[in-house]
Amino acid sequence: MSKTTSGPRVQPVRAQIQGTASFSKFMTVLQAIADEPTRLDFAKLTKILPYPRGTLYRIVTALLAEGLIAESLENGTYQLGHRLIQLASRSWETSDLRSIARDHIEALRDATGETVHLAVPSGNGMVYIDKLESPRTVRMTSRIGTRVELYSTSVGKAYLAGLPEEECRAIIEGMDLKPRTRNTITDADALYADIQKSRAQGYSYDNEENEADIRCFGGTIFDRSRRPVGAVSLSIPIYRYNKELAKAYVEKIQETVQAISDSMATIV
Amino acid sequence: MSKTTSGPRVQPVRAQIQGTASFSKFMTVLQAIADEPTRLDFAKLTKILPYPRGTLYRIVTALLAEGLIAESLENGTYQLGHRLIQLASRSWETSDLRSIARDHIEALRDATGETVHLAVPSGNGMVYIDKLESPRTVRMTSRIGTRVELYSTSVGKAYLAGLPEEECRAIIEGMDLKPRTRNTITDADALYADIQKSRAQGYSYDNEENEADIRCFGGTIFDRSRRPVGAVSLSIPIYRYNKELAKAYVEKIQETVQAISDSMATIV
DNA sequence: GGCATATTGTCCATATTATGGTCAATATGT
DNA sequence: ACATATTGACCATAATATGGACAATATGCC
Repeated sequence: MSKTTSGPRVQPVRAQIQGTASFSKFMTVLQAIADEPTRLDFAKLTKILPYPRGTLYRIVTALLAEGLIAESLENGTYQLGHRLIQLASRSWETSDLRSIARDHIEALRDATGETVHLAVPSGNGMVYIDKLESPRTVRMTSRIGTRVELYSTSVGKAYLAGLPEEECRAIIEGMDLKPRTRNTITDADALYADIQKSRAQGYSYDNEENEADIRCFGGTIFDRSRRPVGAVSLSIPIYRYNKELAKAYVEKIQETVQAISDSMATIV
Repeated sequence: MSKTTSGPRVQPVRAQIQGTASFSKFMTVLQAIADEPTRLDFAKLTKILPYPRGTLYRIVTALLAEGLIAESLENGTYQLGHRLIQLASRSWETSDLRSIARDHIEALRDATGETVHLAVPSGNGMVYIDKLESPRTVRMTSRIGTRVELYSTSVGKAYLAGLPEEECRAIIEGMDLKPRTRNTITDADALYADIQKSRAQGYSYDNEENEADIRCFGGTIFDRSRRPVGAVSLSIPIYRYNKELAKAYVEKIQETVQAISDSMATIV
């Protein structure tokens, strides 16, 4: 509701837990600065965020003081601060799932020679928390920390397929299915059918739905109680793709996610 | 004032800007979780933080909801969340200093064959924002995002040497000089003398003061107005160290930081 | 297994905090 | 140099966070 005039994608402030409304605002501002590819100055922030000047000014000042954002060299614009890098790098190193999965996805990369991603759900998307490049060094427009859509990626669809059916259905209903390529599934029913198929098959498939010229297979990682907690994907450039290879790769992914899920269950 | 009984190092909440007190508390809790090497459960958090249960519970719940922290596999304990990785991923690529410095420190690494760090001031220390390993793959206990002390590292001392004398002196007065190795300078006057020498020489030197068996040289990066904004260091294992080499390395560092400072001045 | 004790999660009146309109100072554009 | 836009500061008021108290649940002990 009530978006400002020219403002693009500003996520609505969610304030379920009472007593945290103010904090949500701070995070919304931080996220807005993180999301914007071009540097923002204060004027632009007032345009894309629904807060009055005084409020926003105070929030920005606090974020600066905490080191979460910093002033750029181009004066008057803001970028993320080093405090955030410090926190993120520690998060990266101490992540349970990532450390458990490391050996397994490395084996998968070595066995296939293709790029492997490890992703976890975050907000309304998936975030890559690890990536191993194909030794054949085909560039992909991903990096660790990238947030991708649930509906257009194999990791997203693998995660959805791992959820209880009603929960999955509910999430799909709430989605805004923006086409990312000409193959992106933009119809909710078609997507739901695709997820059902993924669940039945035991893997998900992205046929150039997120990025042109790249096909992916995905597998779901479950915790001990069979809640999906992440996903692994294998990305194959179409020119290297063929049916027999695909079949072998799918099996390897399934082994990989099974092994990761098992490790998680036994560790606790 | 009023710390809880057994609580160790909890940074005092600074609330200079009015209207941000609550946010400071949230950040203090997040930092406490980040700082503790062993996973914390709720009970331990109540012990090391000066907030009452209800308050802390609400803060932790909000941090969980925002994805800044997550529950570990060991039940009931918390770790940093993946949202942090997602937030920082863009900053990583857009950091001005890092992108400007990249080529220069790469050249330094290639010329010397030793490990190079790029650091910026953050809080009361320096944070590594880039690192290039020696091709000889000598392990070092550093990583990007690590925060190191001003007084025991070459990057820290290089930064201090770049500050105006009074400012430098004031910072040193406020320091708690904890020994990190047997060589760490723990006397404020001795440290000040060392910084003076560094300033005169045009480089800083860490003689196993931060880490045993590692010697470092550091150089200061200045912005256009000659404020120090960062530092570059070269780390040399003692068994590879010798006087002639050192002399050549120092010159190369000085060239490197000069080149980076020049680039920054021309770009803005 | 059952009682006692510790811990976790929830609620709500109150005190504290954030809010956002206003205004002065400064920067920007013409 | 003047007009206009933007920034930074203030403060009465409204909204929020606080933290004690209590219920529900888990844990330890005999």
